Amino acid sequence: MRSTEANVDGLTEAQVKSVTHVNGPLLVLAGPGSGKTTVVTKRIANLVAQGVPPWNILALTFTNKAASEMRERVFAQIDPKTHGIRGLTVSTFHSFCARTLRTWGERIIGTRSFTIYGTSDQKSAVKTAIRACDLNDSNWKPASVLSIISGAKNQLIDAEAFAAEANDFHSKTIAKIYRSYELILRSNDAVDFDDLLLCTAQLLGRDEEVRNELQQRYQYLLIDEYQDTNRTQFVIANYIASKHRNICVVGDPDQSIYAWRGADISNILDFEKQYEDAVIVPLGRNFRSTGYIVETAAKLIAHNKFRKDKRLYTDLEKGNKPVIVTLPNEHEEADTILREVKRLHNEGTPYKEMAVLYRVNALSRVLEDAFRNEGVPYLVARGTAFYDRREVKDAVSYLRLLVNPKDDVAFRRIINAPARGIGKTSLLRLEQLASSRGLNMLGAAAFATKDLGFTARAAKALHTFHQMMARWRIDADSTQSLTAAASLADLVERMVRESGLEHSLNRIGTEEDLERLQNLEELISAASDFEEKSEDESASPLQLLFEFLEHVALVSDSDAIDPRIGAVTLMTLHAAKGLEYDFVAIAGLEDGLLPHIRALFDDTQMEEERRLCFVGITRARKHLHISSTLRRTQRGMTERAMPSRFLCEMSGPHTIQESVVDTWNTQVAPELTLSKNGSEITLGTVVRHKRFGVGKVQRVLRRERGSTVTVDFPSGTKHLVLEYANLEIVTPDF
DNA sequence: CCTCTCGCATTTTTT
DNA sequence: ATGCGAGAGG
Repeated sequence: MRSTEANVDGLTEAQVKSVTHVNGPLLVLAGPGSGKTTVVTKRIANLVAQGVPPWNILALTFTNKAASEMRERVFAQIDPKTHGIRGLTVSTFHSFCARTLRTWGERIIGTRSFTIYGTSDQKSAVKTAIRACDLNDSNWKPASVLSIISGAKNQLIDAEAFAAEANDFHSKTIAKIYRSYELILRSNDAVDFDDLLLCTAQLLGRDEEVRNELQQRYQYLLIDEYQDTNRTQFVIANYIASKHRNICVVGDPDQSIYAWRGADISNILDFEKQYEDAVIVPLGRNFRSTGYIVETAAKLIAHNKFRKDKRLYTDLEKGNKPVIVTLPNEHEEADTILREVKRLHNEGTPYKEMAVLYRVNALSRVLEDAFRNEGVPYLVARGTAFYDRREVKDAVSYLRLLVNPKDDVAFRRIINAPARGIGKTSLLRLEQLASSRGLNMLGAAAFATKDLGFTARAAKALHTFHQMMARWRIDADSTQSLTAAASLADLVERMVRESGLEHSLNRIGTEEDLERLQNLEELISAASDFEEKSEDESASPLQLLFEFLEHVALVSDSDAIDPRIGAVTLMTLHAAKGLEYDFVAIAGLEDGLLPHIRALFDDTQMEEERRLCFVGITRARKHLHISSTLRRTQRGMTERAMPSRFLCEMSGPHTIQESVVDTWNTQVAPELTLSKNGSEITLGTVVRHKRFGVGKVQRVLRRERGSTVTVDFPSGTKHLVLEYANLEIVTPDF
């Protein structure tokens, strides 16, 4: 039997409505856990079932992770016998734009084989730009200039538009740097992250042919996490969708957590104004979290003033009450989380169904230590960490220069790594030579001579370097050369060796060098993996290298999350967007941390912090553990911490507060004592245990059932459940 | 021109 | 605490 409808069994009315919607604009307001992914994937499947060719469908997400998950789930929905999904595009905004520019880049940036600059490349380029404007980079901080430029690009303001709007000295200067920065990027055949979007938007705006082609190709557009789109992304989406108007956006204003990066919440709030005939489907029912968790989340988010009130509810059982616990310091906090993790694991929750979330990456270290000490498998979601390593960046820069000789940023990075005797002076000379001849720096290297003021040694080193790059290029390119690289991994390996990177690390042989060497090895195997996964069998090593570099440029932290691995995931609250776990712990609920210190005095930012916390809470299916500390050591300094205001806002009869005595602080809050057979066990009480002997109470944890005490016995510190421990109070005899 | 050391900022979140 | 950049010595 041939079905013409998607399988909608078990869906709610609202879900069915979004799944079966075919033509015209659609806005799905999907609360947390409302089955958004199911709806989205079933809708795509339904479109295909209704006869929409898959290649007419474009689905855009924010992370690679979300894209691959969507792809997989769509695939699972579609009956392979009747319909395939060949040609279906599911992609992140950034990689979709990258691909668009790989096709039509010549029309807007003059090339299709550009390099994508990441944060550190951007910084380096901005620095050069600041210098080129005869400015001082201590007055004009690259990082802050960059964030202004980035903000502008996210609002579709290019250097010219920025200059036109600049009135005061400050913004006029920024405009100058912006211009110069753009010039550098273009002459390097490079684009930064924001350019991927900006240039694509401009291309679509200026080039009718491209616009028509994309409109024709992508007649059905779907955008996930729409609340996090910025102005530029909005414009791109609208260019594509304006003809057929089959645009479906899915999101939740309460989960908007990227305003700091230029996300414009009015995109989703004003969707119905933009598309007056839009069908709007609110999905409020939560299928993910148990009752108390939903209640906690709802209570918290209700404190946001600038928000349309909407009901969050679930029909699931009440479940476990979220636990809110305060601890003396971050180590105890980590221990407490670990204890909970182990307890749940013993009760049958697999590690991979657990996650620990925090506001800032810096918090991961203590947690990692605790996991390592306890031998509990964990995984820190930091996909970018590997590619941020110095040696890996160096190696990648070699590869980049190989595919793009104009990449001066890469050139600068590696010309003296490993040391070749090219210092500041030689570099300055080379810069002058390059600009006077209109060459890139690599090209200029070939012309360095003594006459031009180079030392013999420097000139020779520059020539050798130039020749080395030229040789690699031939080997990467040609198929008949005797020395030709057989594969991408081969190419990377040879480069690591011949560049001298490997040798320079082998020489000294410290522990750290060894680690760096291993990272280079890992890069080679990453290249090899990439090669294996590649679908294009016939691609040349150089072609593969191109793709590999793009992959490297666009990896994100959440890409490190591999659900097949049986490990607890540690990540930032931002990275947790879109994920769910049986058990979620959120650490560091302290004023200044969550909400972050930078948001404390700004209502708008404060609301975003609250949404961030909301996102964290709603990741949990069954168990939620929230903690704060009284003292926290950060950046080498121990400081007193205040419990987050969010704790009060979210707590109530639906939560359990556990308080813990500050072991360094002798004063004991009255509610922190436990009655036991008429006597009180409190901090400092001396107790006797029939097996462990006599010990002193260090800590008391109060909870509805199974209060625990921490006792220092001669044999070591033990955590005991009061009901079972059968402790006897020892009266000290004075 | 390289290497070592001291001083300083740095980190909120990410494609 | 750590990592990077500036400045001094080899």
